[in-house]
This record gives sequence, C-alpha cells and structure tokens, in this order.
Amino acid sequence: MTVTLADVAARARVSPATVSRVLNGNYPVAASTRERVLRAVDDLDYVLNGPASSLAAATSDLVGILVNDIADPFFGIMAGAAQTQIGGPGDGSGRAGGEKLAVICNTGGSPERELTYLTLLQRQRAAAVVLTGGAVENPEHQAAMAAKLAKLADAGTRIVFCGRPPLPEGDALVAALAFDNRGGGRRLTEHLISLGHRRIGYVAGPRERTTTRHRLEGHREALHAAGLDDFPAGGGPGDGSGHRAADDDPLVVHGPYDRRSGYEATLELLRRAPDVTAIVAANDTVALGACAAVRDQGMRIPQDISVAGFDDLPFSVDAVPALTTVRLPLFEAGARAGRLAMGKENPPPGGIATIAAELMIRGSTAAPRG
Amino acid sequence: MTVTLADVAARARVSPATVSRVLNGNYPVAASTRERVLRAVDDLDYVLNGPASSLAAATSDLVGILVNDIADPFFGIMAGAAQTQIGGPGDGSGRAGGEKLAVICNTGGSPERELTYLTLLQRQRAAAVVLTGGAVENPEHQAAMAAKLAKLADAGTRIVFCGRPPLPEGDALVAALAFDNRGGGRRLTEHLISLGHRRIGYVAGPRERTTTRHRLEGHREALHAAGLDDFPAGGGPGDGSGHRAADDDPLVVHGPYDRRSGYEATLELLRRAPDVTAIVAANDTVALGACAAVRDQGMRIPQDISVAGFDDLPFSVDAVPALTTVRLPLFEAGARAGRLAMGKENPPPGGIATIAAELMIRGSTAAPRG
DNA sequence: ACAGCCGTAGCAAGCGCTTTCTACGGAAGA
DNA sequence: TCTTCCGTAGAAAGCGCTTGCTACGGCTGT
Repeated sequence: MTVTLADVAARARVSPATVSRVLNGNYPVAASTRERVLRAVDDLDYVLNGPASSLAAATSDLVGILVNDIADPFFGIMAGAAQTQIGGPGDGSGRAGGEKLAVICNTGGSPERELTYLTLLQRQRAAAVVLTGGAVENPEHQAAMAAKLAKLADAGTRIVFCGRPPLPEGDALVAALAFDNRGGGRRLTEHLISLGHRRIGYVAGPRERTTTRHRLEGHREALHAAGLDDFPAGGGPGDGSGHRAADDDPLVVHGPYDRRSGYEATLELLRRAPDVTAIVAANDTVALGACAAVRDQGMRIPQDISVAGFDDLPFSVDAVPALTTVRLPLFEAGARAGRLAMGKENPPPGGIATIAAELMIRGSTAAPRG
Repeated sequence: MTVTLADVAARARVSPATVSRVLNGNYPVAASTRERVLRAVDDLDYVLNGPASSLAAATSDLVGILVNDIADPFFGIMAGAAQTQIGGPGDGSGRAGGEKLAVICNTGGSPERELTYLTLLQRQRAAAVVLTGGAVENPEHQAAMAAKLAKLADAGTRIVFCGRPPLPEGDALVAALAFDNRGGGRRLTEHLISLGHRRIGYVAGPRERTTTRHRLEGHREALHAAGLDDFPAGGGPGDGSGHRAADDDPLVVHGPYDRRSGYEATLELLRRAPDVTAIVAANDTVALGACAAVRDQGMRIPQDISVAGFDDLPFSVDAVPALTTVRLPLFEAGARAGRLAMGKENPPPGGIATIAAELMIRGSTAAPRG
C-alpha cells in the first residue's frame, strides 16, 4: 500500500541503508548513486515515515511552542516569529538543513494544560520546547514544571523561555529571554507622574502571573519613588515582597488579560476611586477595554483621564487617540527564541537575556486637568 | 536510561503486552492487574514513546491546523477554538478519550509552505488536518494541493476546511465550513448604498485568494444591483467571471491583509478618486489602516468618509468610532472544525456547510454629506 | 607487484511499541 | 464428570527506519 524505504531501495537497486543515507545526507554517497536514489524517491512519491524515523534515530523534528492564548496577538506574533526560524523551508533561503515542525500549543493559561502539553511533547521526543509569556507563580505548579522540564532536558530537549523568567530551580534551562516588564512598568508610570498625575489606577492582569507581578512592581516602584504610595512599594528588583500589599490597594484591580475584563475592571476602579486622573492597563488589549469603559462613563481621553497600555500591539497605534504604551519587541524576541531552540544561536551569557522595553508616548496620555 | 514499556512490565510482573493494553484501554484487563500496572507506571514515571507507538499502531495523535498568519487574530481565534476541541485535557471534562496533540502550522500565506507543512504532517501520519482561511487560487497550486490532500486522505487523515471553500476536485474532502464572504460583502455594500453612498472605494486583499475574490464579488453584486458599476459585476454566486474586470477598476486597490497595506492602499485610493465617500476594507485589520490614512488626510470618520471592515475582530468594537463590519463566528467555526477533525461531529450534509455572516452596523459608517 | 587505505555500499541488529494468535484456568453446560 | 466457552495474559512477529560494523574494489606508496 504505502511506499517504504525498501521500495525505493529496490527501485534504485541499492540497499535501504543507502537510501536512508541519501535522505539524511550525513554519510558519503557517490553522486551517481545519490541521483539514482533521488529519482526513485521522486518516481515513487516516497514520503518518509516520521514515527519510524524518530524511533530508530531516537530523536524527532518536532519543536513545541507553548502559548497562553493564541487568539491574542501578543502570543501570535511571538509564535509566528519563532516558527519562521524553525518550520519548513521558506525561512527565506532554500530548503536545506534543519527542517523541523514547529507546533504551537495553546494552554489557555491553564497550568494543567501546560503540563499536559509538555508530556505530549515529551512523548514525541520533541527536539525543543519554547515557553512563551508569563508563568503561573504557584509553588506547586512551579515545582511540577521544574521536574518536567528537567526530564525533558535530560532527554535532550532544548528548553527556551521567551518572555518569562527562568524557573528558580531552573538548572534544566538552556536559555531564557525575559522582557523588562518591571522597568517598562516603572518608566510608564514615571511618565504619568511627570505629566502631573497623582492618583493613578491600575488594571492588573491575573494574579499569580509573573508578567502581572513584574509590571505591577514597576508601577509601584515609580509611585514609591515619587512618594505617591499609600501602600509599600515592591522593593527593588529581586525583592519579591511587592506582592504583599497588592490585595488591599484600592487603586489596583485584577482580571484576565482580555478586553472585557479591562472594561469591567475599569468600571470598578472608577467606582472605587472616581478621582483617578490616569489608568494604567496590564496590556494593550485590556487598555482598549479600559478606554471603552472610560468613554461610556462620559469621559474623554486624554482630557479627562489618561490611559496607557503595555506591549504595543499593532492595533495600539491606531486607537483613537493612539495609545501610550510600552513597546516589547515581540517579533524579534520570538525569532530569537526560535533560533535558540534550533541551536542556531548561542544562548546569552548566563543563560538569560533581558530584553529592553521601550516607552511609547502617544496621544492617550496627557497632563491632568487643573 | 529511559524507562520503557518493558521496565514497567517487569515491575508490575506482567508482560509488555498487558501494559500496552492497560495504557490503551481497548482490551479487557482484570482490575487488579490494571491497578498494579498503573502503579508501576507511576512509580517509574513512565512516559510512552510516541514515535514507537505511532509506528507500531500506524497512526498518530497529531492533528495539524494550517493558518495563513498566526499573528492575525482572525486565525488565532479559529485555531485556538479548534484546539480546545482537540488538544490535551481541559476540554472542560476529564482527560479521557481522544487526547490528541493539535499543532498549529503557520504558512505565512505561502503556497510552498502550505505544501511543505502538509508533507511534514503526512510524514507524521497525522490523524487530521484542518485548513483555515482563504486559499490561493493558483491552478497549479490547487492541483498540487488536491493531489497532496488525496494522498493524506488515502492514508486515513481526515481533512477539514474551515473558512475556505473545498477544492474543486476535492473528493478527498471530509468536511468544509465555508464563510458566506460573498453574501457578507454584498450586504455591507448594500448598507453603504442605502445610506446614500455612490462612490465607494474598496481596499481588497491579495489577489488569487478566495476570500479576497468572494468579498469583492459580493461588493460588486451590490454595486451592480444598484446600477453603480462602471465595470461589470461578478455575476451571480457561482459565476467566477467577476474576476475579469477587477484589475481595471480604479476604485479597487489590492494589497496584503495587514494594517500597513490598508494605510497605503487607502492613500492610493484617495489619490485616484478623491470623491469617494466610503471605503470598504478587505478586513478589520486593513480597515484600521484605512482609518489612519483617512485621518492623516485630515478627514473625519464618518462625517467626511465612511469606513467599513470585515470579520468583526475583538478590537473592532473599540475602534473610534466603532467599526461597521461583517461578523464572522470565528470561534464557533473553529470549534466546529476541531470537532469535525476529531470525528466528534458528523460532517454537514453534502460535506459542506456555509456559515452565515452578519452585518454589524456601527459608528464608522453614516450618510455622506450633502 | 603487494600491502594498506580510502571511499562506498551492504548487512543486520535493533529502536519501543502494538496486536494477532495461542494458552491457560475456571465456570458453565451436558 | 467431561466438554465447551469465556475471560485474561503471554509469546512473538513485525511496524519502517537508522547506524555500527563489515566488505569490497581500486589507488597509492614502496
């Protein structure tokens, strides 16, 4: 029924071993033989049996990319960029070399799914795994992840973090690309403060997420430095204690990273503190929801209230007014993560690189009235 | 080094065959034995070897989802939805049953990559393939696709189209979910006409794409019905001849499905026909770019010019003014495609279902001045 | 002219799992 | 009590490929 290596070998009048070697190209084969084999492959329309090949070679050409929400361009951009460095041909150049199958796995932000996908990838003996976006900061889950990743690494799977800090116990790690969420958050709020804002609301992401915590800590650092915090700041970088007072702060509302949540959290915020003159959102998507809420309350942006986001997704520049935000080089980071996963690029010194976040000042923020 | 089935068998004091049967659960195994095996699996931290399993069973648990651009929420939403029906546990219910690995493959809209991914999936003996979004209408490529898909189908891979019409020669097909792009396009333009617009520009998607053509044909149908076309309309549904005059129409500009293209194409359009009172964009992303261009030319939306999109992506309702567009039930369609791919749902009668597109009238369209 | 090499190709042993077929023991039927 | 059958477990034959090792010519070096 299906064509096998042996069929090709028979047609080319060589042994299966030779066909295999031609196909893998890592063993000297005479040009004439090679050509004969290639023609046979073509004639027979032969397609390698992946599982058989992976079994025999004890490796596979699968690379897993884990994302929290593929419907969110934040992840789509990174994943797509990573895939350009990994998948099929069309890397721009020819089709030679490490042709791997990049697979994007959508965890939906669920720790269990994250672990399940990792197991599935482990089953497939994946060549590499790229973990994107914020991690869940639950000790139990972190331990499970560390264990799982250690096993993967043991099995020869390369591990790359993209947009999240490596695990504390991460010896399994190969490379980590972390965004400077804290610094970005700090500069954004500093910008608002320099504009004259004193009461700044914060629509945060989900609790127990590294991105959420880091951005919020940056925000608090800026407030603290300006003496604007009723609540203790998060301390310097590396000091995790910033988590402490978060739950009591009336100017901070948590919610998922989506538009609807941004809308509702903003309404709640305005109810709690009608005197805020600026709102910082956990990310651009949330900021869009916040803008809608602000408008529905009859207020203008930025005249009555300033709004800022984070990430600088493509649509942010088109918002009206254009959204002040913090630009993260998502595409570049994703591509670099892809390269690291392929072993095309050396890991940064120390295994971890921090990627700068750039403040983008646009029309949605202005000095408060009065 | 790594734990194998045999190790588990030894520890549980049973044969490898029994362990396999416990794990696959499709053969009677005494409860006591099963439990013993399961404990051994747990103790040893055993993980099935996917390739070996796939090789022996001649099937795999991979499901491929092909998308044109994963950074575009249009695809992200569909792919994510499909994955909820396919991947890991957390389908909501327990972890039983068809636990498969949904993999998203980003073709970047390139025909070659599309084919390559299909080959890669064929290599892996994928259980199913979901093709999303518009197809490239190049005869050569279509033939290659048809051949490839036929081979996949022969090998037992289920094929599902989501958001694209099935291939003409598509006997390989299992199920197709097509959006009513033509009808949606028609109703959108009818709406504009009913508002009083007579000169309507159209920022189309890339040529040779089914979505592009169908949406444009709908637009032309509406113009034609109102006697507004200087150029012949596309004829009724099913008549492919609408393609004919497209290239000459000064009111139509083609470009990729991205924001930047929308911006530039709009500028070009306004240069060519400064008297247009409305602009229809190929999709919402392009519409955003169009809005920016319109504004940069010092015009207001919708007072000076109306703008409309297509898809109703999440951000469209937050544009200012909110974007008039055509809503496509992307999530529902994606989920259904996922179910079809899993064989959880029966294919629609005739193998193809057309999914309705709903006109969403919002603030970005209004009657022209004067 | 002979030993020794190098460049190529083939042999054959798995890789770890699934699955058919066989085997065994006890329960039920005669 | 003996046969038949059912429920359950094992033996073993691959699935299609990779790869270490062996083998075979023809060259080169002496």
